[in-house]
Parts: sequence; C-alpha cells; structure tokens
Amino acid sequence: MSEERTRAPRDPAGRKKAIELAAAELIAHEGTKKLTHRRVAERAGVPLGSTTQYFSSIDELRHAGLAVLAQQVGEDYEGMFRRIREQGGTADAFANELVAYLADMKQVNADAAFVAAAVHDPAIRALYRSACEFAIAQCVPFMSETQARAFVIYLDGLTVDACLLDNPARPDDVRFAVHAIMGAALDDGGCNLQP
Amino acid sequence: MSEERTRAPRDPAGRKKAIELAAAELIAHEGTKKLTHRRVAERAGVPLGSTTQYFSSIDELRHAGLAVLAQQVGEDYEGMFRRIREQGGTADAFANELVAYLADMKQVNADAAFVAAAVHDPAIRALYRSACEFAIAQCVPFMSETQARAFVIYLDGLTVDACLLDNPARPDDVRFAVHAIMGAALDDGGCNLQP
Amino acid sequence: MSEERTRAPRDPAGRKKAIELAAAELIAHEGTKKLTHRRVAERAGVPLGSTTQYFSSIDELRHAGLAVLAQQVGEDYEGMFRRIREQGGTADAFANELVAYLADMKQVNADAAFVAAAVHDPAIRALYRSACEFAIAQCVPFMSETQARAFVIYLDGLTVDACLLDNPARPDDVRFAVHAIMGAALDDGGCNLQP
Amino acid sequence: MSEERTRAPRDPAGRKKAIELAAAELIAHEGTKKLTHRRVAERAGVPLGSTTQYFSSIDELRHAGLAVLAQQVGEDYEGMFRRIREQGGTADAFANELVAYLADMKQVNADAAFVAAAVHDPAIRALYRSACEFAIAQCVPFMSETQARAFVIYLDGLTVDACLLDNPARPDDVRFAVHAIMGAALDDGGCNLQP
DNA sequence: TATGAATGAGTCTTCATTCAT
DNA sequence: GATGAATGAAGACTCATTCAT
Repeated sequence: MSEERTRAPRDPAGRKKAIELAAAELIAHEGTKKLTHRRVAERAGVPLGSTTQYFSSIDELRHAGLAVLAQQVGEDYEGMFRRIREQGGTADAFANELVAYLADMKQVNADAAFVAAAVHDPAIRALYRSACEFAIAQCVPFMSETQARAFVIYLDGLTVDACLLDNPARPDDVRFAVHAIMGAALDDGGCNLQP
Repeated sequence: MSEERTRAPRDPAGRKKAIELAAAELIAHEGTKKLTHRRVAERAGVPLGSTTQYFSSIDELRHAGLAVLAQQVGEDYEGMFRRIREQGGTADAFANELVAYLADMKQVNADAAFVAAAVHDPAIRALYRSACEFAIAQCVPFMSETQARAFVIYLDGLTVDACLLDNPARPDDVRFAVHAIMGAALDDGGCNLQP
Repeated sequence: MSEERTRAPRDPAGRKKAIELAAAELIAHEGTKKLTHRRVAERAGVPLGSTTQYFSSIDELRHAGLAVLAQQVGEDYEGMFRRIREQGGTADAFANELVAYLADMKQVNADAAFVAAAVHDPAIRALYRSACEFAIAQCVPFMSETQARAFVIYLDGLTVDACLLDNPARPDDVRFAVHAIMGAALDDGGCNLQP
Repeated sequence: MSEERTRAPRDPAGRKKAIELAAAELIAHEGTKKLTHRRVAERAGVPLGSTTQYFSSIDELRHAGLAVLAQQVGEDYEGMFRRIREQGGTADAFANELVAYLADMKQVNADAAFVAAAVHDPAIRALYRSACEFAIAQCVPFMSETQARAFVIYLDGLTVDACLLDNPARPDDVRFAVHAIMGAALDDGGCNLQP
C-alpha cells in the first residue's frame, strides 16, 4: 500500500486561516445551516481534528467564518467608497459603483449570506451594524445623513434583491434611485417618472 | 389494560394547518435551522407522528412553513396597498404605511426570516419573487415602473435593516426616501438635504 | 444476504428496564468510568439509539443504573434484616447474616461499586445516605442508636474491604466484632482478646 | 522572529514530581474519570508535552497519581500511629486520633478517592492492601489481631462514611466503637447501650 | 388512520497519542 | 530534550425517518 500518511507541517496561523476561509466560503455558498466540521475540514484540506483544534465549538467556527465574510464586506465597501471619492462623489459615481457591485454575484451572494446569518444571530447583527455605520459615514461627505441612511437602506435592499431575484435591478434603475435619493437631476430628464 | 387511547378527532385539514402554522412561527422566531419535527409537533399541540403523516419529509414541512410565511407577507402587502389606495396613493400615504409596517416588529421579523430562508433555497426564492412582483404591480398605478422597482427595493432594505439594526429607519427618513423616489416635494422643503 | 434487520417489537417499559439493568451490571463490574452508550446498548442487546431514546444524557443513564444498584442494595438489606429478625435479632443472628452477605461477592462488588460512584457524585451520595439510614433504623430494635451507627460503619468497612482485599474478614472476625459492638459476650470466651 | 522560546529549566525529577502531585490532587477532588493530560498539565503548571514525556500513557499517569495518594495515606497512618503510641496506645488514644483524622476532610476525601479508584483497579487494590496490612501491624502491639482487623475495618468504614454522609460519625460514637472493639470499659458506663 | 417507539446516520466534541520543530 | 500542533479514534447526542401497533 502507498498509504503513507504524511503529517502536515506545523503552521498554526495558516491552518486557522485556511479553516476560517473554508468556513466563510461554505457559508457564502450554502448558508450556515450546512456548516459542519466535516465539510469545513474537507474544503480546507485539513483533517477533521484540526477544525476542533482551533475552534472550541461549531458556533465559534461559524462566527469565525462570518467574521471573514464581514471583513470581506468591509473591504468591498472601502474599495467602493474609495473609487466613489476618486470619481468626485457625484450621484453618477455612486450609481456606477453600485452597478459594478451588483455585477459581482460572488460578492453579492456573500453579502446576502451574511445578512441571512445575522437575522437569527445577535452576535452577527453587531457586525452588520458596524458595516452599515461605516457605509453611512462614508456617504456623509457627499450628502446629508438622512440621504445617507436612505442610500444605505437602498443598498441593502439592492443586495438582497440581487441575490434573490433572477431579474435584478437594471443599471438605469439604480441610476434613477441614486439620483432621486441624492437630489441630483438625471441627465436624461427623468423620462421614466410618474405621469 | 383498560387504557383507552384517546385519538385526536378527525380533522386532517385543520391539523395540517396547525402544523404549518407552528412551523411558520418557529421559522419566524428562530430560523429554519432549528426546525425539527419534535418542536413543530410540540408547538402545534399535535403528536409527533402527525408531522410525518402530513409531510413526507422535513424539507417539505419547512417549505410548508415558509409558504405560510409567504402567504402572510402577501396578505400584509395586500392590506398595506389597500390602505394606500384608500389614502389616494400619495407619497404621504406610502410613507405612512411603511412607517406603520415597520412598527410591527413581529411582521418585520417574519418577513426577514423569510428573506433569510430564501437566500439559500431556490424554491423559496420563487415565492419571494412573486411577492415582489405583486408589490410592484400594486405601485404602478401611482408611479412609473422604475419608481416602483426603486420603492420595492427600498422596502426590502427597510425590512432587513429594521430587523437587523437596533436603530431602524426613523419616520422622517422614510418620508424623505419615499418622496425622493416618488418625485414628490416634501412639505418641509427638504431642509435635511446637502448644501 | 440474510441481513434481514427485524425491528424489535414495541415495549417501552421493558426496553428501559433492560437498559437500566445493563447499565447497573456494567457499573457493578467495571465502574462508572467505562459506562458508555455503546457498551450499555451492546450488553442490553438493543441498538445504540435506544439508549438515548430513554435517557436524555449519559449522566441520566448512569444515575438510572446506580439507582438500580441502590435498589438492589436496599433489597439485600431488607432481606438481611428480615432474616435477622427471624433469628431473634441476637448478635449471632447479625453475625451470621453478615457472613452470608460477605460470601456473595456479586452483591459485595455491586455494593462497593455503588460506594465508589458515590464518592464523586453528590446525587448518588443521597441514595447512599438513605441506605445507611434504613440500615440504622432496622438495627435499633435490637441495640442502641450508638451501637447501630457503629454497626453500620463496620458493615460499610466490611463491604469495602471484602471487595478490595483478597483476604476478607473471616467469619470469626465478624462474630467478634458484632459481639463487641452489640455488647454481647462471645460463647468462646473471647480467647482472641488483647493480652 | 526574535521570539525566544523560553524553555523550562532542567529539572526532570522535580517536574515529574509536580505532575504526579497535580494528578493526585485532581483524583482526590474529582476522581479518576476526569483526569486528562491537559488538566494535569494546567494544574501542575507545566506544558502539555511534559505529561506525555514523563508518562508513557494516561494509565501510567493515573497510577502515578494514585501512588502519591497511597503514599500520603501511608504517611497519615504513620503519623496517626506514632501519636497513638506516644499516648500509650490506650483505647482513648486510638479514639482521639480517629476523631482528629475525621476532622480533616481533605485527608478523608483523598482517602475515599483512593478507595473509589481501587474498587475497579487491581493494581491500586494492591496498594490499598499494603496500607491495611501496615495499619494492622501498627495495632497489634496494643490489641489482638482479631481486634486489629476489626479496628481497621471500622476505620475504613469510618473513612467512607465520613466522605459520603453529611452527618459523619460523632466523637462519642467513635469512642464507643473503639472501646467496644478494644474491650476497654468506657468511663461513662456505656449509658447508651440497649436496655 | 394515528401514534410514538425503534433505529441509524451523521454531528459535535473530547482527548490520548504521535511527532515535527 | 522540550514543546505543542496534528491527527484520528471514540464518545455523547440529535433527529429524520420507518413502521409496528
């Protein structure tokens, strides 16, 4: 037999990170319900025992995975707002970035998975809250707080609906909504408005 | 033995309904992860066997519960739009009803639980889509389709955030957003807007 | 294949009893440390799942087994004291019955296992206490309470030592001790006494 | 990295002793069931690896801890009998020392833990036997062998009951029993005896 | 038909043990 | 040697599902 089980070299930090990432990916793809030690171990390419070595319970492992997701969401937001600033913070800049964000279904799904996990987990809700507050803070240089809150709520709805509906918001829809919220006139004259 | 097994009275439809309702309540409160036959049976006040008698698997039972939730969401929407129509379909009418909706956390949580379940379940996504389409259809008599889609996305964001954030949207915020989307001037002159 | 798994007929009471008895036997033979669901199931001749069907935790299962042991100890005591009464409650009667008790190593070992389990388990200590109180109450018609307490302590020491030592107390030793405690003169003149 | 791994100073004998003592303490407090490498290492203040370095298996570690307990019991006995000899070896001397012994619950519990471990472990039984034989040998200068055996059995019963019962033997009870076994008249005339 | 006992698949968790560093 | 990361064997526990009654 060539069953030469060779033990993995020591690398606690890398091991833990690999497990967290595997958990995050699984949560993004299938939700927290199907997160088991076995599946995480398999995806991370580590033996079952390693998943319990670094996380004292499945709850902790799940939260670690969700924290990774939260981190990713935060980084996505940072990048998005940086690019918005670089474009001058105009309504068009906001709209462009929202559209670009929605085009990346991987990102959208991870975000939606995070929301779904937060609904029944207070600890995750705290992370979600932080992300929202961050987003609002990023908006205020370019609009009032009221507008910022409206924008973020719209963004959250956009994320959820992009994940849940086959026919997500069209670019024009996004442009319209952003301009409406930010109080900016649309170039095309707002032809779609109410009669 | 003179132990007379007292059987439940014949009422298959009522019993099935009771089970579905119990499942819906559990999902609304704790999510689909903790939905088990035993808990549903206990909450419904029926014997364990009934939950397997009427539903051939736990998946089916869960979907039945989610269908009830979808139904409730639909009814909530119907009521909301009926009242909006009764108020003339003005932006204020829309805003008033949104505020009233957000005040009922039970309804909001059930709605958010439904969204959370839909994220990783295609069958439930279809139900969600129907609800959205219904809402859009109800809006169009009073605004353009683009506006309706923006409104519904905002509504969905509102629902999720009301569930997830301690500090949900304030009535004034809602009024502002609805007027912005519907293109109606606010009475107060939009004093909160960016200079 | 003749792998025709035939499901056992329904018999909740019998099933539970069989599991408890198996647990009690295992405890008597090997102590509580080696009591596992698997071993209990095997010894009871039931599938693994049955052991968790009737006992919500391994602690409960262990306590059930120990309760059976306590029950047996109680019955042994009852029989012993009944026979002592039938013999007139004399010191010789007590001594005879102690000797007979010590001759039954199965009984002695079960008793010692019970003591061992009680040392680190307060719940079991309560059962042990009851057994002691019962024994004292049975003695008092024939001796003072002080004597009864001395007798029961001697009995407990006897049980432990009979289990732990290869060379347990000899009948003559028992006769001597019982007569000493009960204040009765030995027929043989107490030839073994201190010079 | 400048992370200097600070190694423990070279003191294999002291370290091994520390581990044995920690194991003994854990056994005395919670029994052998909860004895794990990690807990021993933590209590001993040594790294996990040391517990496997000096003891090739958990069984060996447990036995080492029990040997320490046996050693302590032996030393306790030695001290007790030395003091008894210093008091002249009278029945009162024996009684006094038993009462003093029972007052030290730490000692009593350690002793009882040792007994509990011996019930299902032949190797430990041998240590227990030695302790008993030692105690008997210490008694014979002051009484017959029969009396000595009765005394030791009473002592063992006393130990177990002191550990297991809330209401352990009272000093007067002990004095009575010791005088009865040693054939010495009580000063108070045995007023508690049966009429 | 209605019920819940019976069963086993699968999950979480603990921990002894090995062995790279 | 000394250390603790790596690993898997095994135990506790949950629960969907089947099916005798």
